Amino acid sequence: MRSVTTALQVLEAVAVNQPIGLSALTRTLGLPKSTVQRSLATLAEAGWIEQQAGSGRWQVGVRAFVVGSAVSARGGLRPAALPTMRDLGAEVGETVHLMVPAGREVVLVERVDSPQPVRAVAPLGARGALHATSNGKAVLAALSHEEVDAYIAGGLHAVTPHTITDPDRLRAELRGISEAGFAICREEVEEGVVSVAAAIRPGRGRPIASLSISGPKGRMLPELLTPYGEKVRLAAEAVAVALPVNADVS
Amino acid sequence: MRSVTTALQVLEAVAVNQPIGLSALTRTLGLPKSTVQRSLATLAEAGWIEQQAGSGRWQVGVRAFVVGSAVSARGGLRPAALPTMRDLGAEVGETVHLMVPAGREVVLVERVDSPQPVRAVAPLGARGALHATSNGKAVLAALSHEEVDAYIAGGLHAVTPHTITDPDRLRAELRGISEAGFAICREEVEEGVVSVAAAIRPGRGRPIASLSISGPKGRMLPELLTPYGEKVRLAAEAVAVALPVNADVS
DNA sequence: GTCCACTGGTTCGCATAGCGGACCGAGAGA
DNA sequence: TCTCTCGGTCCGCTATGCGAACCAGTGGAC
Repeated sequence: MRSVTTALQVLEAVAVNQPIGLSALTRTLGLPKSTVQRSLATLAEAGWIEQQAGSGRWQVGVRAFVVGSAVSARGGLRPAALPTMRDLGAEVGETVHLMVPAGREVVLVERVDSPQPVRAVAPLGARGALHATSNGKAVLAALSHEEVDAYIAGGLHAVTPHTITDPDRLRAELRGISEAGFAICREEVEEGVVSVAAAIRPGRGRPIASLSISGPKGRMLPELLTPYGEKVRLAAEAVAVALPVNADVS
Repeated sequence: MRSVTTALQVLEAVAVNQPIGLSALTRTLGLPKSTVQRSLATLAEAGWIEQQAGSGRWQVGVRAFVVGSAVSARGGLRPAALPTMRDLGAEVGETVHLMVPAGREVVLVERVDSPQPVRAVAPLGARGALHATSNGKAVLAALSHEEVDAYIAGGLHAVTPHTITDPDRLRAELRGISEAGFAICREEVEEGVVSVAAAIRPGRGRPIASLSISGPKGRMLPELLTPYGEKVRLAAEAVAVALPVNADVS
């Protein structure tokens, strides 16, 4: 259905460029003005986007948020994970993230904040490459060799100078993660941020999500990473068993 | 654009009924099977929904989450609000909610959890009627009389036995809220939960969002509500001035 | 084993939905 | 005043997507 595809493209373009006008949209999408205009009208009528009062520019509507937030409830993931996340967060005093794999990325769907004044701030919906985040690596390590190869074939771009970009080094790292049961990320996503993560694998099968503890380098000391890793691993397993039986997401 | 409208309906129906099959969808929507099937295929191709591996049932995809989460960033609302929310949460030790008005409801878009073991749990994306939540009442009190009349004309259904359903009582309550600068909700949403809220009004104009403190009745004691109300009011004002200039949402 | 009531998925001719180039009025600079 | 761009609209042609009918697989009930 062509019109649906274009409308979804328009919706996404609006979401990315937040308050944006008709002409700018047509330029970024390379579509005829009237097509975009029609899509906008339809999306607006359905409540997915809204027009700012004064400027006439478009932004995503609240309906999109409501529908999107259904993702984190999917398969009973959030209710199963939140209590564990809170316990974990309270225990270690750092921020706990719940991320879900999506294609070549992981997406942050739930968060329990550290009570500490300094913390790594990542908004819900934030994304990261599979090879460049602790959550991503934890997920990647739980996939088959073929899938890992396919991922690597897609290219390993560097996010920070610490990001792993060498295929062999990544494969070695993934082997280590499989053995240990958790992944460590030292400033590979963001300078000064260290995190440990473990995949959530119902029935030891495909990873449907992952849990991580992240905090500033100054508090995430090297000698703490292994005990923290053990803790996330156990937490991720606890979530996996707490999941409803038919929770085979994806 | 008919096909787009139906596709969006399908998307929404999938989101609401989470893992749902084709036939069930056609029944809930009252649309021909092939139409729904085509919509599903298109939505899936665009990554907005996914099919569970075994059951063949559909659920919303991560892309929907990513696009939807753009709402809370809109107009710089979340970045402006989060620090204040954290300070407020740390100060009073209760859960702080940021909600955005949408039609006849308010929608929860951001949350800072109470560190206490007992807390009111509301998932992001949760909604509440304008007359039956503290956030909703705070927003309602900042609207014009005409808008309030229009809202009341739409009906005031009871959520709990404590919900205000009498138009005159609601109007009186709204006057009180306007004077005090904050709204109180005593178990009108949920039994045992008390909350205080204040609207976020850039330039003292239309409310674009609202902030609330909520907790169990046992901790939200009557003598605390006024000081807490003062605190949310100040916090909401702080957010309003922290907002970027052109943040006229909606 | 044999139904039957389900499921998800596909086909195809017809009408209509929607594509998109051209056009319009309104502001905003120059 | 002229001009550039803005958001928005028109309208004829045609591709698009509608939907009744049709498959094929599945799992109880008897």
